[in-house]
Amino acid sequence: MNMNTEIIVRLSKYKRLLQKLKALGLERVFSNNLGDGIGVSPALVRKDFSAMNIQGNKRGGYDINILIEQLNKLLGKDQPQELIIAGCGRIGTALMQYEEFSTEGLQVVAGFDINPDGVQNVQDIPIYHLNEMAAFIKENNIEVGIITVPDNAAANVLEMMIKAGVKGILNFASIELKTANSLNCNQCTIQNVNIGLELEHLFYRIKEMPPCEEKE
Amino acid sequence: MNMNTEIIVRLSKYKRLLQKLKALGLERVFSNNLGDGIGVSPALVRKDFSAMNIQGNKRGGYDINILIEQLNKLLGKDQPQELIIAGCGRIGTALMQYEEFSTEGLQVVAGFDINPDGVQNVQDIPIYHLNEMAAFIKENNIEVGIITVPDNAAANVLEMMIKAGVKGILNFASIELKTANSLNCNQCTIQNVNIGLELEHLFYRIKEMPPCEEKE
DNA sequence: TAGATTGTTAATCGATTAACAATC
DNA sequence: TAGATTGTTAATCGATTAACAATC
Repeated sequence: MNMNTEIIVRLSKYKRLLQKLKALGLERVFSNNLGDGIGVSPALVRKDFSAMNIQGNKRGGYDINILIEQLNKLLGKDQPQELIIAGCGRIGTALMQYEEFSTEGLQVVAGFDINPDGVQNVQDIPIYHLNEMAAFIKENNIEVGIITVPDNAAANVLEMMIKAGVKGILNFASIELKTANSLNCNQCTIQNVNIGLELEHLFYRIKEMPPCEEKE
Repeated sequence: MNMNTEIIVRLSKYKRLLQKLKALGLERVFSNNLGDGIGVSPALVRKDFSAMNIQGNKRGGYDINILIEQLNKLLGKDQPQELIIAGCGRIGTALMQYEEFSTEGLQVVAGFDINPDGVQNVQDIPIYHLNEMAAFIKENNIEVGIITVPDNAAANVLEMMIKAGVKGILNFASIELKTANSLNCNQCTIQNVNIGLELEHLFYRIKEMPPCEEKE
């Protein structure tokens, strides 16, 4: 099955929306509600669920509780999602204390840095030397890592992670990282978060923006 | 002209790649080189440039210096790109010191917080109270802002920014912000950076990953 | 000139949407 | 039953790619 990458993002969005609707006391939703909520057509909502083998009632829409449960299971939320952070600078340590992580069941189990003693311990997350990262990954079967080291160290850390068996990487270094499929096999997914790129994008778009008239 | 949003991201990527190629001493590039470098087909490279009225030589490819200059101009890099940050917590202050910004000509000119005295001054970026943000935006014609306040304050800050005239917003709060086009007109572009969503996405994809065989 | 690369047109591909039969 | 919503098929839309004429 050729899995489109956008559909997964939408699944997460449905789930988050549903949790809020549930908190408001709703018990069922229609594809229309979900479409409005995340900004897609109702047809796409139904199609997404259909692709995931999630069924509703021909007349009564979808049961919120069941839907949330099914989405959570699909997204692997039925077990703790552990990850590590390489690079305990400002961004790395900020992420360690990121509140959203705990509410979403994401758990940072360790941080790594070339100067672990210089990092003031964050909550109860242990900070180790980068040298120990590979061993830690293997021992604890870590599958996801965040890279927040300086650009010039990023490629190196990437290779360390992949060789140690990490399968998913979120990269904050401003150089785009790719899997050189020479290492290991190409069984590692890398997601680049490039803040500078996002800003450049914004600056471009506002430049194009006409003063204030109707659209198109 | 209906401007696809992905093309702009590619323009930034071309530009960054070109700067590195230039540093290596190259003087001309072919659509093939650029395609390989950012992972698209050479046809798309030529199409992008064509859409932007950038011309090459039928035989000699593109002159790197001229190309960089043209891309920079398109991306508005010929003038300083100023922005503000609302929310001077860990992520906000981390971004203020983000090295990539200075190398890319992005300049954080002020930070705002509900407790500016609690923020230790970052380099030479002034920190003011959130109450002063609207006035600052207007006085200095600020067009781009980053939101790094807690989720429960995000919608509020968004509205303040839009009303004061900000046209582009990069939002790090974990609730997705949209332009309620009731305020003002809908002339504000919002880009959401949702780290939790990215991680959920990663966790999903690695779950689907088969042990280790050829692709497809 | 011959060879190579651009610029562009037509073909392809995939994702989204419209529409409707099935059915609760 | 009548009405409303799902699940799915066919139509649309847009972006990417293949291919090739133009041309340096």
